[in-house]
Amino acid sequence: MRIPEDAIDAFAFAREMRPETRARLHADLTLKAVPPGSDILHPGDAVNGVYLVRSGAIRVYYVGPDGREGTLYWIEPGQSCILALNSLFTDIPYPAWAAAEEKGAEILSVSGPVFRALFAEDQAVQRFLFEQLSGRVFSLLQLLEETMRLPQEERLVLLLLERADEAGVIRMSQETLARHLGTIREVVSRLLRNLASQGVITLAPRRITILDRKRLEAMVSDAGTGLR
Amino acid sequence: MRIPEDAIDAFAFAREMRPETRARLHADLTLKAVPPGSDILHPGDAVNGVYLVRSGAIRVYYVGPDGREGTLYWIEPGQSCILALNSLFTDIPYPAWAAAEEKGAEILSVSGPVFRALFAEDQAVQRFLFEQLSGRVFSLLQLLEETMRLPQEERLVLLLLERADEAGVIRMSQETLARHLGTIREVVSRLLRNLASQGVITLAPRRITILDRKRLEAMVSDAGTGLR
DNA sequence: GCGGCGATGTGACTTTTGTTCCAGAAATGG
DNA sequence: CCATTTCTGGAACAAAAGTCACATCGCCGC
Repeated sequence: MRIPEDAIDAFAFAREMRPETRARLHADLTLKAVPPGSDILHPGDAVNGVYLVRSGAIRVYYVGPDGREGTLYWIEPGQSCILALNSLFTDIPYPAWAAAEEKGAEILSVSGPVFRALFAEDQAVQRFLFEQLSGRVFSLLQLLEETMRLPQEERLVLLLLERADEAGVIRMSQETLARHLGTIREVVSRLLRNLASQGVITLAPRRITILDRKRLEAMVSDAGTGLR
Repeated sequence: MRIPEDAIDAFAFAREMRPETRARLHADLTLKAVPPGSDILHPGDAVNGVYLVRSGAIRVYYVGPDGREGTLYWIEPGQSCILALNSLFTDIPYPAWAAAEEKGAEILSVSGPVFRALFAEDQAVQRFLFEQLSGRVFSLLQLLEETMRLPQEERLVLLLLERADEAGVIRMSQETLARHLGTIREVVSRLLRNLASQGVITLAPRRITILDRKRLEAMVSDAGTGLR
């Protein structure tokens, strides 16, 4: 696929790179469009490149032996898959699942050897890698604390608040919400019913509307601030 | 405190540093002995240096508003506190608690500016930081999956297997075990009683002895392999 | 010896979460 | 418009985890 000249400019670190290394990065790029829902990486995959998300989103998740899933985090535009980065540097196989979200994703790839060389030479690349890794450490810490401390209802409320658009609408099936939280549809259904009966949301197929954002936020007020 | 010439050699990356940068690192080191149980970092602390654990261990944990705790991970000799590293580079305040474990810890500190300079100049430092960060990402992913997927009993068994010495003895109060798992003493007591009644462990005050390691391992056989 | 204290044992009970099963509504593709 | 699939509502129950209330058991210092 043809790579636009400015494709890499979506990534802040590229704009800070030295011209030579930047040119070498650009020369090695490939662009891949991933259709919605299709898998990008499976556990155990040998990773042969660095994945940079240009548009869309990637969901990284685990799947238990019984098929139950849980979302670990999302990779948004401008970010990179640090597990793949990691596998690239250490030969540890990729430890989770990664799939494109509902709208699909455009992914820029850099081959492993080229990225490794650029990492050694250009501080902008080093900073990028460091920021990606440390950002994930923080988000995982926060998720871990939420998972250990909060009841499902509060975790669901946090998820709704996080995924709602400006109008307060979440377009997801209850099944999907359950998969993000690591639980099952019936539980989500029950919790949503409670929230709806309290008048803070309304329910429709594949669509939840927040009626009273303030009240929802109050329900998780001592939970949303993360680790303290 | 006087710093032995070879203090930093416990850290593999230091042996790979170039002589000049290594000397600058050594010149900036300070050594601190932390007594058992005492706090090293609190949430929100502004971090003013890099912490390298020379001996002992540091426990990193969260504390919820109700006082319930959960252990996020341990920092062992040769490792560094990546949350502190992170706070150092990003000015994000430290997000958790860190305390020396039962035997205390010896910690080498490097001032922030010096470490930043060394990071920019020496690839060995870059690799060290990268390895520490990516190691934590993996261990957090694994803990997250265990927390979401496994019942408390299996998480307790994993903890026992992990913390037992060669003789199969765990010297910890049930209260302490509960704090590591993020639950309460009564639950741990109940679970331990079950295990004891099955004959796989024996109980004594502040002391648990594994009688049948194989059987314990079998109880978590599909759980211990982490993400897949 | 005795009171206090930390650690543990244990029952009874509540709450939360997961399971099973089925009915009905809504969407979708001929 | 119909048939099939997907999504949701909801009851009834089971299992897991947390809460509460006490009892017990050693150990330590006085």
